[in-house]
Amino acid sequence: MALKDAILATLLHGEASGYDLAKAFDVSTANFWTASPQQLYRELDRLADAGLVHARVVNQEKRPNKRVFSLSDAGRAALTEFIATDPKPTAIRDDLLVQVEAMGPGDHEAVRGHIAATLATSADKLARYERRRLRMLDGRDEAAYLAGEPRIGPYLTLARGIAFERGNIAWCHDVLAALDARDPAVTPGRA
Amino acid sequence: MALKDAILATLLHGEASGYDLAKAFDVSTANFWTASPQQLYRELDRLADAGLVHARVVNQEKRPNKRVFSLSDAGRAALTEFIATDPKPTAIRDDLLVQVEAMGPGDHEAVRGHIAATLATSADKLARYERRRLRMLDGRDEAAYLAGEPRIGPYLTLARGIAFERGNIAWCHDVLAALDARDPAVTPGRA
DNA sequence: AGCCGCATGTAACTTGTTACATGATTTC
DNA sequence: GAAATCATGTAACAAGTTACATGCGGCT
Repeated sequence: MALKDAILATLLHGEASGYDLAKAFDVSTANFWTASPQQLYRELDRLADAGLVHARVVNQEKRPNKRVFSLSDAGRAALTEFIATDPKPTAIRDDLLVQVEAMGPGDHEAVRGHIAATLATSADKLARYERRRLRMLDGRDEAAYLAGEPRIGPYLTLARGIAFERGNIAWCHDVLAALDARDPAVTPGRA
Repeated sequence: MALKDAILATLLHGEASGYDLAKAFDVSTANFWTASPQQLYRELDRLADAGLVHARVVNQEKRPNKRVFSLSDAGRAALTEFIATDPKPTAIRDDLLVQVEAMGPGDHEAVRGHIAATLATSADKLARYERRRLRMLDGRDEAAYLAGEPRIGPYLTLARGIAFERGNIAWCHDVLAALDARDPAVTPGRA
């Protein structure tokens, strides 16, 4: 039910097309809410029907036309209402952790590969998040930012994403170390 | 699709009823995979049909009869196959973060309450996880444990859960501090 | 010539959630 | 005497995934 609210929250940054939202969900909202483009298109239709967002068509010449959505007053009210309700506990679904949980000695090599790949994408994400944080701070220190900005939510959720990715990276290193201690130097290339 | 594998992984600890699994998912598997009892019952039927688990009925006198499930060889093989596939990226859905993202000054009090409640349950979880960790280590240090145990997965996923909850708690404190800096001492009871 | 980005959508299917129903036993 | 625990299940609905389809413009 809260996909609705995640979309409304993302629209607080300003009007956006379904395509724009899909990108936003991919790079930033994904920290705390995952959704595919198809979900967004479907949900946007519903939100427009329910009057929680305004939809307006923008005709473009060199690009396909697009529908641009923005928050309505009713949408803002729905968000406020949602914020007042008790949040459901965090739901996580993580293939990699299932794989680690279940692995036996024979699976170590496969898992090592998955961990290495995850490490790389986490490091990427972290770098992007940190760049975004610096852009937000814009020279101020954190205290000044938090005191001065009208909306501090985006900074706080970003901080959580940064901590999460750091934790992820540290954990990946730990797992690799544990596997190395178990099966020393199985991979070629080291003397 | 990996609910299947999360169940199979959980059954590596030994045979269990649907009810047992629901509890296990609630207290430990929930770190990396969330599932309701109803999902488990449905999926267990499918797994039994597909031959990935054995089901056997245990008649009890003072309690309702139960169906107890255990991994079959086919189930073990399915897990190995799953471990060899590329994991999908972590999916998170977190109401509280959506609320923080979207909050305006008027919502600060409500969010403060949600954060305080989350802080309490996270602290509880963390305490349970740390107790479980000590029970696993059973006096050994981590290096000895990782070198000696046949299956190190459960320890590693638990370590991730511990780090995650610690991160959560730290973040909750940060958010409370940010809110306090904004709206100092709104709540009564302090001089 | 072929791929990537923009931009949306339909349809079929699989998962996940919620509400309800049952009923004995043990604990407060 | 009420509530929690044990133990399962049905059914209806909501949400999420996957595959497919379209078509132009810009880049290499």
